[in-house]
Amino acid sequence: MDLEAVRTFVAVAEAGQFQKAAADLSITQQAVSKRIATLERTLGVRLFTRGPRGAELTIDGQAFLPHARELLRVAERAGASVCPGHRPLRVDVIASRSAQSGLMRGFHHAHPEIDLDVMMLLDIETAVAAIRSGAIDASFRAVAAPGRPLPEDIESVRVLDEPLQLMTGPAHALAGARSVTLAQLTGHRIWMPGILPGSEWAAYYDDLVAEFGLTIEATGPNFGSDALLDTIADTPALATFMGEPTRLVWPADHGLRRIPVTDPTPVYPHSLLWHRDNPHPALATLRAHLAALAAGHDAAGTWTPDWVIPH
Amino acid sequence: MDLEAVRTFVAVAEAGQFQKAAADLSITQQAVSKRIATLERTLGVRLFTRGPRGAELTIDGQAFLPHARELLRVAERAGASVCPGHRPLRVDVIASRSAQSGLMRGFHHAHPEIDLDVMMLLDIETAVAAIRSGAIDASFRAVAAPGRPLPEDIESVRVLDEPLQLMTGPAHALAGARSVTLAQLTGHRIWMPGILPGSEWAAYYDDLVAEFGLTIEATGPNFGSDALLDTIADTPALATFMGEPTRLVWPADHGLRRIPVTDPTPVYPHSLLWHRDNPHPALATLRAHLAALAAGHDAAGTWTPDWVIPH
DNA sequence: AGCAATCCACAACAATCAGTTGTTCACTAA
DNA sequence: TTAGTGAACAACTGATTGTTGTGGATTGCT
Repeated sequence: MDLEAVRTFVAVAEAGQFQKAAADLSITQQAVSKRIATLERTLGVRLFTRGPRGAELTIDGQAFLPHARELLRVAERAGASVCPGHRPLRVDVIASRSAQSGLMRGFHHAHPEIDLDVMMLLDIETAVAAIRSGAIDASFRAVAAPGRPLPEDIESVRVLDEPLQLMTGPAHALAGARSVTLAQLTGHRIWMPGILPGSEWAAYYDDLVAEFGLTIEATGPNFGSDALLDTIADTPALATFMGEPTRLVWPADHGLRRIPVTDPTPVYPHSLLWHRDNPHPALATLRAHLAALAAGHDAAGTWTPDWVIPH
Repeated sequence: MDLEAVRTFVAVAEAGQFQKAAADLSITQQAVSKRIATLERTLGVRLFTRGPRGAELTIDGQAFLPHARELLRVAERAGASVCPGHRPLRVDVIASRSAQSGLMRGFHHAHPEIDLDVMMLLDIETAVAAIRSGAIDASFRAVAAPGRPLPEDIESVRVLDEPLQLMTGPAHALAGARSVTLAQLTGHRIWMPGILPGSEWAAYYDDLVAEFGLTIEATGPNFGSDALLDTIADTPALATFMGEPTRLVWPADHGLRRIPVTDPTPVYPHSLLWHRDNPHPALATLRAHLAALAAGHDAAGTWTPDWVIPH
């Protein structure tokens, strides 16, 4: 199926006749006739009834028309997604940090007129390089990792503190607790698969380990949160940290326990990074939106690594 | 932008290299190289970084990939929408009878796996002809009009009785009523623009007029329910009939009044029509869905023309 | 370092396709 | 009957696409 043919089909459907459509498209009537004939042959149905007064849509044509329009719309969006100059705002989020995509969902809901492309890059180095090159406009990260200050042309602001909760199976020693303190977790095994060594997460949990003496195991690849929760539910000796789920649903018989952590509550600090000179107009809107959300947070009783940039 | 090029792009992105993608598409590696080069030229950006180990997506490529996949998905749905043999279930509804599209929304919600094409044909003759020819699978209509029995190969079942309510502006004589009877409407002017003479609606309201002596004016073209409600709100002498709105929203300051009609309540009978021999598997599902909804209705205290097929 | 293997790009050629001009056919209105 | 309108067919031409053949760049093995 040829997009030009589809475009021609829509033009004829709107014009009501081949000749006018040809004029609209700046081609000859014969070319339109050929394109429609080819399209009809590929689809295997007749799209127009040709009469002496022009062309009218058949029932099949009427059914096809909205799909054709949708196809052209999607094609235009696809082209615009990489159009240098005025493409959608490209925001990078960390995979499996649902709080970040939750923020972007909220932004999209508040500003549905702004075209967005939410992406997931590999690591903060890639993200920073992409921001500096202009390939992406903003990135959600937990910055800055210790000893790796951001380049001068990258700006950042802390936008969300995500309180971490403890997830355990029903047979875990702490399964019955209404809440636990970080100190109570000393000696317990916390499983956080999929954390890359050297990443900002690794630094975060390294600090947590150093300060409170938990055992954090980052071994094994990350098979997704479903697999993680399956294992947690079945393994009495294991627990994991997780943010407040925004819309997470798991089978009720899993028996998973979600236990708040207090005194202090470890929070995972999300920051937004962008290039000092990025001219994308939607970037300012995003920053304003996030700034409005972040206003008035309370840092009392929470814990973050001391290298985290302050508010 | 060429759909074959987009398909090639996705194949390369999935294969990770041009050669394997070429094998998957049963063309030569050089053809793949050319297609990608052309696509990159049209889009104006580089989509892959070519290395000695294959091709990797650039950031632009990563942003484009989901759009490309969506494009192929939509193209496939567009083709399937007219595919003879196993196309989506085609159901015809009457324009501006929101209760019918409401029923179809409910069906779609209950059976999201069933592909649907909801269409709006002109009149019942067209619809019956389309059903007999197999061009559409089902049609919502108010049948049968007096003196025009359905052909023998068309089956029908009454699926929804839609109670009509009176809509008036704030200055209308009945604006303050909690409810009105049909007899109270004698002499009042009811405006129902856009009703075609000879249509099933016309027959419905003709009977209503004959029995209760209202004045129904069907003059003027239908500019849509927004324009209709605007006029009703501003004209003290006019009112109109309307079904229970499913999700209708109008500006609060319109001052429109929605008044139930009783003793009896006129109901607009919606029926589903289909061809006796239609083999579409989803048609049976739709009939079962609607039959479950229609079960156990109560005809007491309602009015329909006596030519309406009974339950 | 040398060599083979892998992978992509360029060049030349063949086949096909799309668009144009010229013309014919079908139907309607005067 | 005769214009007039609108679409389809035919022949031609230029452009596009895919093929084969080949070259350049990088990696890994010996």
